[in-house]
Amino acid sequence: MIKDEITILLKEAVLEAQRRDLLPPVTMPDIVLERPQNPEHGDYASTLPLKLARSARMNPLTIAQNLVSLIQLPDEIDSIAVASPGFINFSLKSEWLTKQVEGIISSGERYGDVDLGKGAKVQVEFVSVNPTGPLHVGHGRGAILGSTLASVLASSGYDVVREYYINDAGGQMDAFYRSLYARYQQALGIDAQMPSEGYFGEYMMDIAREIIAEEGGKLSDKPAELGKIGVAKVMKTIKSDLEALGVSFDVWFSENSLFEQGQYDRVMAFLKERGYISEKEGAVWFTSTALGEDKDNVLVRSDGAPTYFATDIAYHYNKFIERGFSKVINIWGADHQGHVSRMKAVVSALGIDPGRLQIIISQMVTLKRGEMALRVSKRTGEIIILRELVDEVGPDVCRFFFLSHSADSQMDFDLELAKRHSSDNPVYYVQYGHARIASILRLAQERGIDYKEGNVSLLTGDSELALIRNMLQLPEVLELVASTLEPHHLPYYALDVATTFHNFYEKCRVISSDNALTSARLKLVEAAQIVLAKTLHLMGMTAPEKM
RNA sequence: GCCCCUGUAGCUCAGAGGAUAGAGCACCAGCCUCCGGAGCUGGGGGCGAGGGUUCGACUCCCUCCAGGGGCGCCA
Repeated sequence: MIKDEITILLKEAVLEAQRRDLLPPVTMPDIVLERPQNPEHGDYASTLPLKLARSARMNPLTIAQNLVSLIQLPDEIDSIAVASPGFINFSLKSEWLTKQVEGIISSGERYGDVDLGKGAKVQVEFVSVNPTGPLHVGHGRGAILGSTLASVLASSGYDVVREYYINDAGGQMDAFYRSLYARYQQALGIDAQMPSEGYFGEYMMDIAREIIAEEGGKLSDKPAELGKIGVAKVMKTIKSDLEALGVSFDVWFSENSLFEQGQYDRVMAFLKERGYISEKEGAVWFTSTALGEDKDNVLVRSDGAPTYFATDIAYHYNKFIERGFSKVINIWGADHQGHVSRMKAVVSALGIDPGRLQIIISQMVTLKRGEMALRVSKRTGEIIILRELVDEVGPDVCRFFFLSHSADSQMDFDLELAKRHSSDNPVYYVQYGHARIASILRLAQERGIDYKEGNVSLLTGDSELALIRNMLQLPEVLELVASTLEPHHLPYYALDVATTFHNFYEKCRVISSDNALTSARLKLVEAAQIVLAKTLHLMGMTAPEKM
């Protein structure tokens, strides 16, 4: 990337300045290159002189001038300018810019990929809702976040595994089994009491009725088998809801398997050996206080049942030690926030750098229909099902909307607004850009225009160069998203590219009587299509040829 | 009481310690003999409050105010 080359130039200039005594031997600050907001300030700007000024005890402008005088202009760069109070601004040469169009076309769908990960194995675990009911909109947010992050990481040189952890053990499952059993009995006309901690949603009755339709009443004396069938049905619904959103997984990992495969016993023995386990009040505890936590946590209840925390420890033991992921990314809802620090504590107790476990907390989603707020609760049955939302506004709108908010911010999703603006929507703005391009390329094909020999150096207009500059940012955006794990930059970038394209379209006629210019612009248009499609696909959205 | 997240335009949200804080929607005014008007151009309007660090703070630190979430032998 050109950005990296400029960084190297600056670094070398500092070292050279120090060799020539133009700069005292102070330590090198981090060299950050910025994209100036004002195009008059060039393509990249560095504040390195300002950062050096204090420790070097020199005027930043003098430092800037000294550094610039030591840099030999490479081919890509048109000019390097010093600006007060101490900026160094780099402008790219338009010949170099236009040449990049060819590079984008030859890279195709792989354009923008960067090798940040260098093949490192990384796991993204997301959704992981226990199979007790359908997904609600909050889960949808996590699903979109996780699947997009996984795509970006895969394009950034990581070996990515997308994983769903099925909580098919523990107390919540018990409540589910007992609720289903009660509903089943009731549907058969037998008087049965729902457990007070049970699942009262309508869908439980649907499942019971469905099972009766398929199996009849023969499961009345086989609650275990009934439960199994119920879970399978819920999982099937969950999978299809996720598919409707364009979300898929490589691994569906069962919590139960941690007991069957022995990870649970192994990790408990491991922790005991290291002295992290204590017993009090009839229960087994993880002594997280020894690792700086506020309090200890129960691993095995006094009735002998392991907690969710205990199996999660076994699961992370499996992730890091048995499967050897160098990085594990978990996406959790805001209600799991309290689980973060003790999980990190556990990981370090396992002898693993807790920095290798990255947990993204996605904040709550509240749904509104106009002024009416809708509460989301699975237990009481007042649930806004993800599927309803997807069916109502479509997966693309859903994905774009969720993605354009940072995970840290709470969201209000106004269904009414989403539908009302459905045709006047940033999603369509971006997709329309892609469809417009497709239509231009179709026309070119119909007219039999072969633009392979087009000369891109004819692309000298402001709007043409602006579009190229914009397209060249894709690898930087990927790097940003992969390193910060903040996919919300993608939709904003997509919007940006679409805007510069629409602007170009307005100013420049692509297919005209000027054959040479037509060929050159068709190349530009094809490159723009590649960039828009790639960005949309990273977000898990479609790039329509027609709308 | 303690911990986490948030407070930026009328609304929904971006903003990587730097130069004149951005986008979409809404509102107002313009733009079609020609490749898709789901488009383009222009306009009005904003960093919760107060301190601090810094050459420079929406950004980092502290206090306060406001909203959301968490502090289980639930998951």
